Order: sequence, then C-alpha cells, then structure tokens
Amino acid sequence: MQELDHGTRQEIDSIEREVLAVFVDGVRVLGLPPSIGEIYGLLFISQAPLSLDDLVKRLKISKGSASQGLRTLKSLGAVRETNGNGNGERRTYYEPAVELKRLVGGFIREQIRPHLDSGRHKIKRLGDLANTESDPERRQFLLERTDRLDHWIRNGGRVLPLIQRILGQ
Amino acid sequence: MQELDHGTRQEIDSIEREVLAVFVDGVRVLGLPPSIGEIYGLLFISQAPLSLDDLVKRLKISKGSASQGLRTLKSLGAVRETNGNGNGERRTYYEPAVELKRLVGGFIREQIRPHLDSGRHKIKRLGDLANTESDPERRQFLLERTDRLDHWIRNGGRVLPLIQRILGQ
DNA sequence: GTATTTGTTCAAATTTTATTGAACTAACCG
DNA sequence: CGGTTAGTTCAATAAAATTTGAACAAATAC
Repeated sequence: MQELDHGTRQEIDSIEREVLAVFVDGVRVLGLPPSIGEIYGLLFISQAPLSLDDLVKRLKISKGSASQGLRTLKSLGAVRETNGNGNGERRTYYEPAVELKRLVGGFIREQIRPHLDSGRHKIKRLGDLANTESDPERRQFLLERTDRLDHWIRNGGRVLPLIQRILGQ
Repeated sequence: MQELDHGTRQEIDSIEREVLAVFVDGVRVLGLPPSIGEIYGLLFISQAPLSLDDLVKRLKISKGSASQGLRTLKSLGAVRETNGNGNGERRTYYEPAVELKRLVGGFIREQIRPHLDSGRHKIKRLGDLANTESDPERRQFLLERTDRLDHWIRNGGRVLPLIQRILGQ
C-alpha cells in the first residue's frame, strides 16, 4: 500500500506554505504572534490531527513556542484536542475548529470583552474624577467627553452580539 | 482676566493622565502604537485645538513621533486640521474627530478592508494551487478548506457595513 | 525504584516594532 | 538675500514582543 501520509510528513509543500502565510497575516491583524498563525494554519490544512511534536518538526519551531501557541488557541476555542488514534496512545492530538462562529466567539470572549469591561470601569472612574474639577466650564467639558467615551463602550458592547449572530449564518 | 489656558499649558494633570492611559490601551487593541493613543487622547481631552509643538511639549515625545502619529491619525480620519485662531497664524492646529461612526469607518477603511482585499486575492490563488494537487482525496480536502476560507472572507466583508451602520446610531 | 516520553514554564536571546533626533525641505519674514 | 519657524523623513537607537531552549514536572513503562 502506498504511503499517503497527509498529516505527519516533515516537509511543508507549496500550498501549505501559502496557507501558513495567509494565517500568519490573518492573526497579525488580530494582534496574535506569527507562531499562532503557523500552528493554526498547519492544523487547518492537515487532514489528520497533529501532535505537539508534529508541529515542532514540521514548522521547525521550539517545543515551548508550540506549547504556548496551542494554549492560546485552546483558550480561544480555535483548536480541539482529540484522543488520537484510539489505541494506547499517550500523546494529545489537535485539530482546528473551523466554524467561523466559534472562532469569532472565542476571540470576542478572550480578547475583546475583557478590554470593554475594564474600559467601562476606567471610564466610570474618569467620570468621578471629572466631577472633582473646580472650573465649571472645564468640568462640563470633561463630563461631556467622558460621557461620550461611555457611549462608545456601550455601543461596542451592543455590536458584538450582533456580529456573532450574523456570522453564525 | 484670569489665565484659563485649557489647551497649551505644559503639565499633564491627573485626569488627563488617566484619559491618556485609556486611549493608549484602546489603540493597542487596534494594533496601533502607544504614541498614537497619547496624541489622540490629549486632543480628546483638550478644549482648544493643539499644534504639533503643543503635543511635543506636553507629551514629551519627539517631533518625529508627533508628526508620524498625526499622519496616521489623519489617514484614519481621527483628527481634523483647523486653521488655528484665524489671525496670521502659520501653525496647523489639530482637533479630534469624536464621532464613533467616523472613527470606526476610518479604521475599517484603512486597517481592515485592505487585509480583506489582499486576503481574497491570496485565497483565490490558493484555490488554483489546490486544483493542481494530484491525489484526488487530498485535492478534495484542500478545495473544501480553501472554500471555507473564502466564505470567511466573504462573511467578514458583509459584516463590516452592518457594523458601520449600527454604530452610526 | 530508574528510564523514557510528553508537555509546561520561564529567563535569556532574538526579532520586531516604536521612538528618537539630526538632517532636510518649505514657507514666511524682514 | 539670510534668518526663523513649521513640519517631514529616515537611519540609528531604544523598547517591547516573540521565540528559544534548558530545567522542570507528570505520567507511563519496565
């Protein structure tokens, strides 16, 4: 039987290289490091799940990088663990989550919501600070601006669920 | 008449410091450098428009940084130039655009659309490459995946105008 | 128990990105 | 014209983020 090893051979072929580049660019836009784009990209283009060790060998990245990258991807819900090929296999294998809804949801939950929430708190504090301003004209101006900031955050919070809903098909 | 110089005195007071911090954090999420957050933040909290030189003095940043930061903010439509105080004034003064619609629109136009567009091209090429795969099963898999990528991009493109519309109140 | 495999952690090294500052252009003034 | 001010550009530097790799922990096998 011919060897058709679609998941674990060592070399990265030309289409794989291009896919990786697309994902490296893609995650950069999201503020994530290149290694994460490479890992997700390779999983995305692999038919079989890959182990941490596969990633290290095929991407030529360090074990540390692969481990940290997988952790981030797991926290984003962008990769799933599979129990490998069933037989007494100790290694963990990973496959990508490919539903846009899930990816966007994870990104919003992990990377956007926390900023909105902490922003809301800081802006609340800003309003308090503005109220301590003694010059009435200045105080009015500061309150107007902090109020505007508050509206921005609120609007952001209202848009996110809509985005998720729309991308959920 | 008492001196009420809300725009050009040198020191950064406590509320201003907090506002700057909020904006530095905010622009980081968008992948923009801290100096841009500081510049926009100071404009946002100033009642009078500020000149490049005001920014340099009050933020203690270099002229080069201020110049480049203002350029980026202008390209995003996040600051406007004003012709200063009318009398024979050579300097350019800047004020912030504070309408969320405008800010989001500028960011989408400058930072997101270009990536979606170049992504679309790259993915088109990926489809072509996938079609050159000789193993039929592998080819089918690659086509399925590139097709999925294409859907992602299309969905992204469809969501952006909606976001803009919703944030436009 | 020891040896081996799998994966994590984190300080150090590297790479990337942002900022500075000096040289420069352009515009205005006298 | 020369002198001054406003602003830009970009190579060098500083700062920040990413990646590495070695030490470590945990689990399995013998």
